Amino acid sequence: MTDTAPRPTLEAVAARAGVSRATVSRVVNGGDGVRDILVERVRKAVEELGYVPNQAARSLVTRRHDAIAVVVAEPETRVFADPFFALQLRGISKELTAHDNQLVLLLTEGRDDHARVGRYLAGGHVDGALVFSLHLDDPLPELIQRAGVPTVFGGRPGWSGDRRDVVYVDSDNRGGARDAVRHLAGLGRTRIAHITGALDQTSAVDRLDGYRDVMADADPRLIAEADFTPAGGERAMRELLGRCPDVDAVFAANDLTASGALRVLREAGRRVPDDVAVVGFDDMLPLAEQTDPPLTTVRQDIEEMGRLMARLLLRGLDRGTPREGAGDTRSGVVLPTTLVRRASA
Amino acid sequence: MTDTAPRPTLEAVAARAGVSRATVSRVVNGGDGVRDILVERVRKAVEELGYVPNQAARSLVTRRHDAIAVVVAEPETRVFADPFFALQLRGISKELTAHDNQLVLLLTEGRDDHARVGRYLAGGHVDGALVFSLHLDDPLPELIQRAGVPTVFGGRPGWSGDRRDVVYVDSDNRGGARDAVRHLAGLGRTRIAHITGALDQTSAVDRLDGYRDVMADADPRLIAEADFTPAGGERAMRELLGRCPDVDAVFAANDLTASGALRVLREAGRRVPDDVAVVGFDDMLPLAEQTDPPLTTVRQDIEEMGRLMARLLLRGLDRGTPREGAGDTRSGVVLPTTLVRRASA
DNA sequence: GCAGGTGGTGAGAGCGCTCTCGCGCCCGCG
DNA sequence: CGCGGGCGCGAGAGCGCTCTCACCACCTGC
Repeated sequence: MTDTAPRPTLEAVAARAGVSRATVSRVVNGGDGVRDILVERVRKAVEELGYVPNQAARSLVTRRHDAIAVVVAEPETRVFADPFFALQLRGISKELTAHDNQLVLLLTEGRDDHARVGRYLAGGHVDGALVFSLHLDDPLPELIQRAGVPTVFGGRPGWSGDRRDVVYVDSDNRGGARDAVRHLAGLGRTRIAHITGALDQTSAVDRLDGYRDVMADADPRLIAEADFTPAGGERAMRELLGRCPDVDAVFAANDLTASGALRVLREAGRRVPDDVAVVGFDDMLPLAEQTDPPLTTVRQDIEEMGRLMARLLLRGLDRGTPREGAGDTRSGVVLPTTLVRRASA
Repeated sequence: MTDTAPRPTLEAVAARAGVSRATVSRVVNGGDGVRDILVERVRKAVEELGYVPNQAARSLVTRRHDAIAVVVAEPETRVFADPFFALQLRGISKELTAHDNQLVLLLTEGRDDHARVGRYLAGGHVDGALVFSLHLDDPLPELIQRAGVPTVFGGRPGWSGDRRDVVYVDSDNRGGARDAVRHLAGLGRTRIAHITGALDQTSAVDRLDGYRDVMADADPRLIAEADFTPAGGERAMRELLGRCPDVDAVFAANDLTASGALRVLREAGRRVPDDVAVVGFDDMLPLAEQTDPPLTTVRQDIEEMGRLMARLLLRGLDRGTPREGAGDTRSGVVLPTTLVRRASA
């Protein structure tokens, strides 16, 4: 672990190029209004000295940081057990990188961390925040909103209904759910059950709503509540089999849940899809491809969600490519989903 | 997206508390050498004004940033397809948070990004870096080392043999592999095969070495090369069955590979574990629990690896709890693994 | 009772950058 | 040939903080 050598300053570059600090600064920041001869000379000096601007000094005066916080509130390990989070992060990273912004990651667990995150964001260390608010009762979004930091949410926050200034990006959970259920209906299934996700999350609520859109007059006993986990899926599937032995299809709120349901179905001697067809949600790989049978599911473009979140935020900050998809700063952007047919339905 | 209000400065707090800037600064940074009466007065003023120090201004003079870069070089999506990365990140995040450091995430893909990362690190925006170098020929580690930023590597870098100043944290891949193979041997298996990982990664090489430690005089045809993917596992397993039909056990380089192997074995009508016992590596959940049969595998404490990396780096920077596990700044730290017995072996 | 600490405080000089301003130069026009 | 107006550049004032240093009590010891 070596110490970093003393880095050359603007002053040094200026001296070497035989110009003033101001001119070097202009060149470094685009070089408008400087004669080509000088631009060239300064560039050369920068090169030779290996000059890199001191971001701290720059931020001090510009009050920008070219840094965005990504806040992932996840008391449970769920987010970590699937690639969802990582993919979104990657989309975000790509977009931020393309616009020369840094990504400051804040992972929170438990209430204690909320204050810390609030303080950090209020502290003006970053220009904006991307926040994943997964739970309806999560105080974090409110807290962040209050910190006065420009924010884009990943997933519809629970309270967005009453606030038109909330910007978020979400998948079309409801539409995707409708597609899944319609697909099952199209297969001739009539006793289509739904295993819900954790209903304190908007995604679970929206998927349930989608199910209801299609199955308006369905037997309410065909709905079993679970929590997005395989174990929850198993439990719910057992319930379902006990309650409605004639069930011939299941739409599970996500692939993990579906995998649990599949296992119970197999144990119960029900053939999939012959006896019971199963559809999941997420298209979580490799899981969805490797269940037995491979899972028909609803795919969402997670990486694109991340990218879009970043783009929206940057645009709100007057960064990013101007007018690209002009005026698209609607408060909520919903990305389409697609049904991926495999063997389970 | 509201604009942030003008924040109070040290000066403002000083005025309100009736002291000098210097005194406020002292209080904000611990309050040593200031009378309790004044400390109290300053604290009150800070509270009332909602003062938060301007990190940019502070960094400008202290030359510290209390920020650590986490560099994840991953051209392939592999890292994103499993929770490995996320868990490690979480461990890192916990440790950094505990010491009030920020986590700047740099994801790279492809050669172009290397220069960008190098520039960023050399730019002195962060105090140190945690780098995941997964490939033997990755130029990134060298590049980073040259940038003169204190660095801890995740996973043994390929070239660490010749450089004693390289600090890294790794799992005991070799020892874990030995345990796995010994376990299979203990089951009375004699034709134990190994499906390797991508051999341009040290973890794959080390696991292969562990296999060889136990199976010194094994039939070389029992070794099939794969790449950590399920598809690779399938391919290798087919090869193996063709080459050595009498194979009675398989140690796969990771769980993904093992899952592919399991599928091929099932198709081939071999019962697991009766005909062929299978052991994986990683204990990747939920996959490992949900294969058919559930996978016996080698677990590594991934979160702890992350935490340890952060701790080592912070300690190297003279931060972190002093003397905690004194003098433990060895160049390489290897974490133990444990065999998790499930049904497949 | 005075030299020599000692512990608490404030004044002030930067850290490296941006940005406003004004000055000089050269152009075009009258 | 003189004068107004750009345009290109440099001087200098900060941004908000830390940290050294000098200063001013007050306290100890001879």
